[in-house]
Amino acid sequence: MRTVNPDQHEKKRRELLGAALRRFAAEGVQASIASICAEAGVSPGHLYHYFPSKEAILEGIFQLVLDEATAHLSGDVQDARDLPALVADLYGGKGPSLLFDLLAESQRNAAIADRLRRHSAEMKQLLASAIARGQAAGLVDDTLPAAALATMLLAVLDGSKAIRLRDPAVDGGHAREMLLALVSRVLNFTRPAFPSV
Amino acid sequence: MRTVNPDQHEKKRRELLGAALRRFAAEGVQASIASICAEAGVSPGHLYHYFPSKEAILEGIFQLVLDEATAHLSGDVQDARDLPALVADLYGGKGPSLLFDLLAESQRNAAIADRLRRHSAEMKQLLASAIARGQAAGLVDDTLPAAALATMLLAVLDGSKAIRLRDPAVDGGHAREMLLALVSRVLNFTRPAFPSV
Amino acid sequence: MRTVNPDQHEKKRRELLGAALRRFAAEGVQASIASICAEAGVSPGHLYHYFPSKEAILEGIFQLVLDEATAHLSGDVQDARDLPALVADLYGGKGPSLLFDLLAESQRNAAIADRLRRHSAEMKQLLASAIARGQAAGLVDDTLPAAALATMLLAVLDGSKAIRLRDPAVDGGHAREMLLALVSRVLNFTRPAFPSV
Amino acid sequence: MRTVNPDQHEKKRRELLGAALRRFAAEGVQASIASICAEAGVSPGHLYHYFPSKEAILEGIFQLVLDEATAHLSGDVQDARDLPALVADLYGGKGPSLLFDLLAESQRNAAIADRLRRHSAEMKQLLASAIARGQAAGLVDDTLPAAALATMLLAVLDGSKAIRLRDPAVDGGHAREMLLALVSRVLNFTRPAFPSV
DNA sequence: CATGAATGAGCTTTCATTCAT
DNA sequence: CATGAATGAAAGCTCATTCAT
Repeated sequence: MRTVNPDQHEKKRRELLGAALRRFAAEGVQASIASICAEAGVSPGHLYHYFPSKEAILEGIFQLVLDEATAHLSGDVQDARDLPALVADLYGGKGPSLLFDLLAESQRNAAIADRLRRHSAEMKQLLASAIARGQAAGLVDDTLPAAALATMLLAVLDGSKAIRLRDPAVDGGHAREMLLALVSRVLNFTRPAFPSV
Repeated sequence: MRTVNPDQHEKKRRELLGAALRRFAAEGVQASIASICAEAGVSPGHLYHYFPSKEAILEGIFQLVLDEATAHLSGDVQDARDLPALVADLYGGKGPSLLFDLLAESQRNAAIADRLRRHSAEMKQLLASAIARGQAAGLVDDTLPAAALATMLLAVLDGSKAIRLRDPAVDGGHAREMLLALVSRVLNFTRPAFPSV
Repeated sequence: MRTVNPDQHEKKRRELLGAALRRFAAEGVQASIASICAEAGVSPGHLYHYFPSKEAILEGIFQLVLDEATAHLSGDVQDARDLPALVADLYGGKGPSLLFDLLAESQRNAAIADRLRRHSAEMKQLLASAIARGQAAGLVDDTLPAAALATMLLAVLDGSKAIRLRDPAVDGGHAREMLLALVSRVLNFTRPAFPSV
Repeated sequence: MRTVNPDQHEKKRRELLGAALRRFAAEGVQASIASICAEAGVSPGHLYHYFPSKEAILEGIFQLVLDEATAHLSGDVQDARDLPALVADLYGGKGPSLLFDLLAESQRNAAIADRLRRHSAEMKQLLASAIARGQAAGLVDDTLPAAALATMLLAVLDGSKAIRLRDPAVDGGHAREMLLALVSRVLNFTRPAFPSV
């Protein structure tokens, strides 16, 4: 008669999302429900107690990915001097990223496009206010509005992820340094920068 | 029973690739063979005279996309002053792009990863030599090696494509200007740049 | 741990059958256990305390439907003059009926076929004795045995339910009158009957 | 290059419908696609070259059933004296009939309901004109409009099919005679009729 | 060269049923 | 008594691919 703890339901949901994340990262968005279930050690029927459809799982995954990115940034951007390092840290792990699957999907799926845009707006806001503080302190170029610089930072972040796939030399070691150099150029810091590739 | 003109064969292959490109752009890599055949006005059996498998079609498509990008750049980069405009022109049309599908796929498909890297190396080479000429002429920052700047340009290009999906305001109008501002900053041109967003 | 009042058990069973009846009427015999549980506000596990299987529920439903029909007739058929009106009253409500599902199912399910036949025999008996009384009183045609007329009445009843599905004009308004006309003709009443359709 | 004979396509479609008819008759509308394919000796994928969905197959089947009924009647109803025999011949074979599945389904599926009604209207028309001729010849009761009598005949036909399921004695032997007796009473023939059951 | 009939494995999803709590 | 988590088989349907014509 007692309803089971809804926390447990949520916990299981997270577990399943974790399994799905691993399979999607490994196989792309084509990863089958069966594969996800095997990863999670769960029967196919059971998965549907937690998600109404495969699409819902995918949306959940993308939400997860985006939440993670936001969490990283929203920590504490007290000082504009931390910006380069902070931004560089957004730069994820070694394995395949779902970022490009997300971008690709958002071109064809309006719900996902919308979620991506809301997330990006939030990120931009966070970056822009840190930048504005930096501009006030004379640490950041103020010939451009903070919002414009924030947008450019977002672009540079995605581009840096892409370059790792394009250029194994960058991926090997200089990735972080290249990103820092790019950030500096966007924010108009005049550091010595980036060693030869 | 003479063999048909190989030119005609190649021409038909291109046509089929064009149809496939349209379907892949519209539906993503999940686009079915049947869908491509319908687009091309051809029977499924016939398609297999030109491509041994769906994967081969996908590779052909990605090759096409990459070739197009190269063709754009290799036109004539006589003067380094043309670089910003040229680079900005790489910036494709309005519809969905296959770039992110390509990047996503390259994370899981070694053959495609390889092709992407070879293409990127070629692009980098082209950009680097134009940059080097620009540096010699004193038009481009020479505190960094041309190769490093070329890599950064490639990153910025991909990032600019991504930002259009992230930020509809940018996609609406300022896309090109933002890319130019980014290019300027990478090459250390000191233009007035990018209007407020 | 006393056993719960068996009356209460029976009461709950009826409630569940009621919910099932509504779902089966609305969705046909394909209605899912989950759907029935939702209608009854009960968990699937709980349903199985009352019925060992879906088939048992279906049989219970059909029993219900048949019991209802019998109850109608067995009230009091004192006078044969009441027969037409009584028979016409068997004519159910507006919503979808389970009669045809029952007939269809009885062609493939021996248990249900058997139950249908036993019920029909009972109905026939009830009708036949009323008819016999009518014949004795000179109110009903006695050139045919009462049993034969009873069988014909049963046929006419089912046929009248079918005609409502076949002909929306009849369903709209003349349904009852048409049934009365048919009953009269079977019993050889010579009324003016049925208005033009 | 030559397109395959479309007749062959239609022929195959008929074959598949035949197989489906057998399975639906034997198992009811729950018969699975796999079962139908096994019956037809065809792979599941192939079935979908001929029908877009299971529902389409079901509609095709019902169409078949209805067409057959119409064909029977529309043969030649020259003389109203043939009506009883003709009508009685509509009375199909021994195996399970899809009539009740059709009636049940029509309560929940608008497309099928519509088809059933159009078919019934057509049947009614055919019967009514034969009846009208009978009335003109003084062979049929003319105190009721021909259309009303036709509707009653349709009801009586369905009811007679139902009674075979309700009463095995009728199904055993007297089915045809009972139907004839009912038809006579509807048309007001005054024959000796129906022997005791 | 060109068709489209045909396959069969695999897909996502549904569902009756069981069982620990 | 009552829940809902969990199962696993089977459902309808899709799809890359093959092949006789």
